[in-house]
Amino acid sequence: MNERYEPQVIEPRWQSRWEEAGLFRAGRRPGAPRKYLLEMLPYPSGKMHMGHVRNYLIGDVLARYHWMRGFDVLHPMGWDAFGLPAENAAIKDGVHPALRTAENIRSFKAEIRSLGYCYDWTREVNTSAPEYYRWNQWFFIQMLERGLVYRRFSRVNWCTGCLTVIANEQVKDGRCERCDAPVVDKEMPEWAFRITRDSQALLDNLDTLTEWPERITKAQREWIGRSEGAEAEFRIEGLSDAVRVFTTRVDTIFGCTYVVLAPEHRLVSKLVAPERRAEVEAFVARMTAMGKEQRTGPDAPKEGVFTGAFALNPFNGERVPVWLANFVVADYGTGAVMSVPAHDERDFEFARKYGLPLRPVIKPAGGEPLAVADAMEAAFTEDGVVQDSGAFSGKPSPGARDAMGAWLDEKGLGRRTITYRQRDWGFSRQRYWGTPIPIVYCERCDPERKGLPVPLDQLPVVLPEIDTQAVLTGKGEPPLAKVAAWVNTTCPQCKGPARRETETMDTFVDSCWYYARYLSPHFDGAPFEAEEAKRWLPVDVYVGGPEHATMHLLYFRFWTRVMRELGLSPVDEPVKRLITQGIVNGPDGRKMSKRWGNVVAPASIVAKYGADTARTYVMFAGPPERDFDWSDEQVEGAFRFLKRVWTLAAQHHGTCRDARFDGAAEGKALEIRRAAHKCLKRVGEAIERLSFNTAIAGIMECINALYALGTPQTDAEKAAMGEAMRLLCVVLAPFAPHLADELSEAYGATQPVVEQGWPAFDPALVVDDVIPYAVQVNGKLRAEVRVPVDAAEADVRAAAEADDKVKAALAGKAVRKFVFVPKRLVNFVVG
RNA sequence: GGGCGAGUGGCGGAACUGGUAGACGCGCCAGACUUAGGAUCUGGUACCGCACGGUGUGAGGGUUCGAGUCCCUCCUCGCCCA
Repeated sequence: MNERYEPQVIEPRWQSRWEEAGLFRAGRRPGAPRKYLLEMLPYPSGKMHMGHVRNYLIGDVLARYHWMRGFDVLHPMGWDAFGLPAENAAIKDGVHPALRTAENIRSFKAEIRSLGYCYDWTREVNTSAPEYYRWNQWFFIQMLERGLVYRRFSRVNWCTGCLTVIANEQVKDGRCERCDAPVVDKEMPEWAFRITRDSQALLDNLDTLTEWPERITKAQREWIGRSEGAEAEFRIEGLSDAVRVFTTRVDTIFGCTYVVLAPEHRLVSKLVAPERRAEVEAFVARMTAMGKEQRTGPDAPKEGVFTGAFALNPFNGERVPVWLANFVVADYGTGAVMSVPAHDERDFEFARKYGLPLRPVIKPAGGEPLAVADAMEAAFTEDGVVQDSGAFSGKPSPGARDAMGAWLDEKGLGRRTITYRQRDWGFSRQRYWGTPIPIVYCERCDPERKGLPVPLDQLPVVLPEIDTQAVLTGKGEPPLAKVAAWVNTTCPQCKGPARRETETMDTFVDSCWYYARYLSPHFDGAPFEAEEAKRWLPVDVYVGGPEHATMHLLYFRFWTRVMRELGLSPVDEPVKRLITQGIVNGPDGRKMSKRWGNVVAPASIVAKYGADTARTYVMFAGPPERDFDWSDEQVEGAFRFLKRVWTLAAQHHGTCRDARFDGAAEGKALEIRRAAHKCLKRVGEAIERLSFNTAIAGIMECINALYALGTPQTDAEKAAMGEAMRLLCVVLAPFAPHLADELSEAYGATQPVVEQGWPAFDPALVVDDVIPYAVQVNGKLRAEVRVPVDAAEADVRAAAEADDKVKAALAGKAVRKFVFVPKRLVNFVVG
């Protein structure tokens, strides 16, 4: 055996050997229990960063471990290949996104390989391939037929310079990031998924996701934002129309002193008083010109304007003024609110600013009555007892809400409602590098421009070849609109001339169901085969960043429900257990970024120390969900550890490789066996708990113990050492798989470690026969006594009392109580 | 502003259901082997103290024979949402 540890030599060799043997191909153990381990698929940027390394490592360690445990494991990888970065790069330098993406995938994949991940590459998926995105189109049409896709008008950020829609994050202070022209709100038609149909189900099902981090389920709960409230009709004085307001606090309605509408509310132009019209129109124009971030953001001052109109409170007929304000938005609730400044902070602020009156109608339960309106310094927003509210006075808030809601129902002036903060998912994008939406517009068959679905047998609608520089300019209409030969098509109904939809789908569509495509990546009869879904779903463990808490992970859950409705999948939740990994920061504690010059490239670590060191360090650095700062010294430490393993194996190779001994181990041989079996137990348990850092610590302890035990002399010692080395290969395999296989082979294995299985530890070897007991007097540590494992309480007590220090501490005092914790400690309580 | 998470040696972190706080690693100190080492091995390393001993898990209080762990009040930092 080579004296030196040379990862650069052994790693590539094992990578090809694993691949040639097809060791990690899912489905090759048909009768075995299955495990589906998945990591969020990456956008293939050119180079991997440490976040990727860590993400995939968590899944990889689990995959290798489960292969060793005898499972049939599915551990796939693919590419979230559509999306903005490649298209933006193309706008800059004219390289076609498909070309750039293909290049990126090649180099990214090579890097993944060099880290020794055990993926089943026969199932690789690329979302930008027509064979994949045709199923996005297929789903779209299925969902269209079921009313889960629709077209709506919605406000978007419109750049007045580029004449195109831009994303929220491209808006900087109301201006376009790219051309610095002002960004305005614009009403545009867009396609949306009716995810809100399932808001309640998505909420209810969170209770079943017991193996998800609570912070994620909580974030989803808040994102869905269910609130129970009521709608009440305020008639407009002098008109036949009524404004419907939404409120969660109908119990405060007698305190309503004005009503506020969103500037876009449909009744605005109808109800505005002639003498106020000019001012109101100016206000509305100013609000619509502002981006929504800017208008409703946290720093936006409350602004409003009086319309000159009055509304009538349905409960008491009181006449209250109607205002418009920036903070009321048209697409939440009813786009109109009743204002109760005495009991709502925002209303309070607004009322003080514009000199509107306050009227307290809630008394703190059991507390002091509220100060008179003019003296209030802040709104009282909690529940209490309703007062000055006609027949409802004296009721506590919750009861009042029920009674008032019922009253509205009965009189036909409103109703109790449940609203959700969650909106439908607008998914059309004015982009080229995405899935074409399979719709055509025919003036003859579809005069209302609702859109006609492309027949299923004409799918996929493939992205056209383009002259990159002419089409991807970042300006003007959607890129696909510029490709006349593609846009102009024939109507599926009348065969006359028609035009294609030129928008493409949000890339979140791609990541909604890729996990199921891995089951049948080459199947062309459906997105995937139902039989395979029965075998493999749900995903057992899904690993990814917590930043996807509310978008991807909600869309993904919604889509899973739809797939079940379509009869494709048996599950209504995609993932049993979710792990959200922490961030790898730079050595300076700041986020790794070019700007700070603190980026550590995985490739450089692999080149210098090898993949096994990179893997061991990243897993040793801390628990998976926690952030950590990169440390070059700790990397050295991991490398030193692997070298120690190598050196130990090399030292004993000649003497212990073939040593066999049948008798019972004792003395040093027993110590060697104990160290190895304890390690085996500890590492297995730690991996099950996802405590990878302590698993590695356990292996380090074992190595230290074996060094300390010195050179084996007797046959028994040599045999024990040989066994220990073979067990070390087992526990090392998930973390440092190349090293593990190399050493395992050197110690006589004829097959790779994954095929050897994970042996059971010997229970007799993991318990010591003498145990140290801590001896406390009144809870303070006074001594430690060593007694046999099976010693009874009385024996331990006797041993403790025999200790000099304990004697001194007990001298002259009466023992009132004696606490005995088996195998741990005893405590004398003295008076 | 709201929500969530976290505060343990010089540093990263251990401590499973309340039971010897600081495993393991880094760094540092000392020694060994060496022409030499920033290689390797061995030992030490929470704090105060020569020692006996005492003090210690962000601060303060509580429950308990016993609290890093459970309860209450407060402080600081991080992330997410607004």
